[in-house]
Amino acid sequence: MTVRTRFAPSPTGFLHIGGARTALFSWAYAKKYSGKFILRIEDTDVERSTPAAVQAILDGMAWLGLDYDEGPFYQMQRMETYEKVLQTMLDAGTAYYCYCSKEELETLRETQMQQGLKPRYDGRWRPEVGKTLPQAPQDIQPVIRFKNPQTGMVAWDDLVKGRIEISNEELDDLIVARADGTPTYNFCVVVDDFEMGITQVIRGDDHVNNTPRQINMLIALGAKIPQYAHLSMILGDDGQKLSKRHGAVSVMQYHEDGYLPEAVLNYLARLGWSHGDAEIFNMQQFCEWFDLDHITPSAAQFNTEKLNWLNAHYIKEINISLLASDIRARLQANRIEPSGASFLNNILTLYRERANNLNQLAKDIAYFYTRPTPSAEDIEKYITPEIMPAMQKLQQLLSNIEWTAETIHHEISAVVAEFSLKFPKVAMPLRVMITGTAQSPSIDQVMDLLGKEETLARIQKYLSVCT
RNA sequence: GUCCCCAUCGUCUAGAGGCCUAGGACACCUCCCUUUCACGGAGGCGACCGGGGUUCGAAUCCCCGUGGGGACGCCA
Repeated sequence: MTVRTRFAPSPTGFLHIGGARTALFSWAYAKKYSGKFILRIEDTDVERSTPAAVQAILDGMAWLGLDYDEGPFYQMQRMETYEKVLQTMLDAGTAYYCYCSKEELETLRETQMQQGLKPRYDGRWRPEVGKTLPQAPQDIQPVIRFKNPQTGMVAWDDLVKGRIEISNEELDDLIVARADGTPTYNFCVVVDDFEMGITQVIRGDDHVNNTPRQINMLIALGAKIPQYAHLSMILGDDGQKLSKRHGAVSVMQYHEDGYLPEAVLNYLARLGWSHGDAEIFNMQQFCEWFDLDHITPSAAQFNTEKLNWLNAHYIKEINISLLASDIRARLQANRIEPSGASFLNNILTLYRERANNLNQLAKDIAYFYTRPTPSAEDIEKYITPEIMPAMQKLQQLLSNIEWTAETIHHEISAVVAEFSLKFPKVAMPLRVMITGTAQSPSIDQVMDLLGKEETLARIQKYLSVCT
């Protein structure tokens, strides 16, 4: 049987890191077994679902490169199917109308909670042989409830958590259709997973409690039960649960924050899953290695430091022209127009070794395109009056050479020797004058790249001021 | 409250009874490299939640605690 997995987000917000990992694992599982990965948008909550959120999810998946074989299917466009199944269940007696009002249910819940009981529907409208149902009130639009078995046990072998058994006594008759006739989540999931032939349901473990209900409905429909794999949640950097007001950010935020999708993907893959000691691997390797046996059942805390490390790795590894086009966009966002493709490539070749963030990288190389303003502290610390004679001499020597990193280095060394200085004594002021900061790659290489004219002009600026 | 899940270095994890005086990675510390900052290289610090069993032998299996999390919607 071919593997069919799905990712089924509800479009009530952006694609966050937890959802992205769920999607990644489902995607990888399908890829590993040459199966199909299906995208299904669960938009039955009309109140909270928005087209913008749908787009955000699509964008997030596209950025990560998580492509789907079928879909996106929208549940709101499948109403006819749900209604048909609902009618079948009503006819078969596995579902029934319930005329309880919301208020009635609310008081029921409250009393049960007060008595220390698990709040659940008491089955007052549940038809039973030999039981007389109350008179249906005229003013209430009924909901439809699923007639859950009252005895026995539901069990499944969770691919992540192992065997889970839940007594049917813990379950109640859940609402499958609202008073307005629209079907609810648990019901739609069941119908869709069944009809779409999903073989492995890989989802967040906040759904383990829904699983027994869904299995019971699947049984009632005579469907084959898929395998379930419940992924534990991802906690924030501080160990706290991710929520809208705390830490939960869109995966696209990582793009904005200067991360490569390769890094995010590799990081996410390694969060809750492992392959021995493997830390760095691409998606092709991941798909080959991926399995459900090596997923940790416990929650994982997000660690930005490690993401940064992976980001640094991929900034070094990625194809230079891909890197250049990304950095070009970031420079332009800062109103810097990078001239000359090969110039940018050369700069990046020099700088990518030391970067772990694309925004920082773009910022660090900005001085190649626009003259920098060093901080007052750096000027005071490095561009001292005592060093000026040496700088004067260097400027003079540099203006007469053929411009290469080697020749530049040679002249700096000459000045260092002539004035009996240490190399950094000359290199540091140069660095500040040229790059605007006290940190950069080898200054001779920087000068070489910047070009003779511009370099000499930047040095001259300080010589003029001080003389 | 009831039910369910989880528990190895600060963090992500390896570990499916002996290979474990518990391995790797991030972070941290030291040293090396060095033209500053990084990168890189070499070391170091650092964990099996507690208590009972089972067993010749337990991080691994069982039970009980404890701690954390989740679910109990006409949300998904």
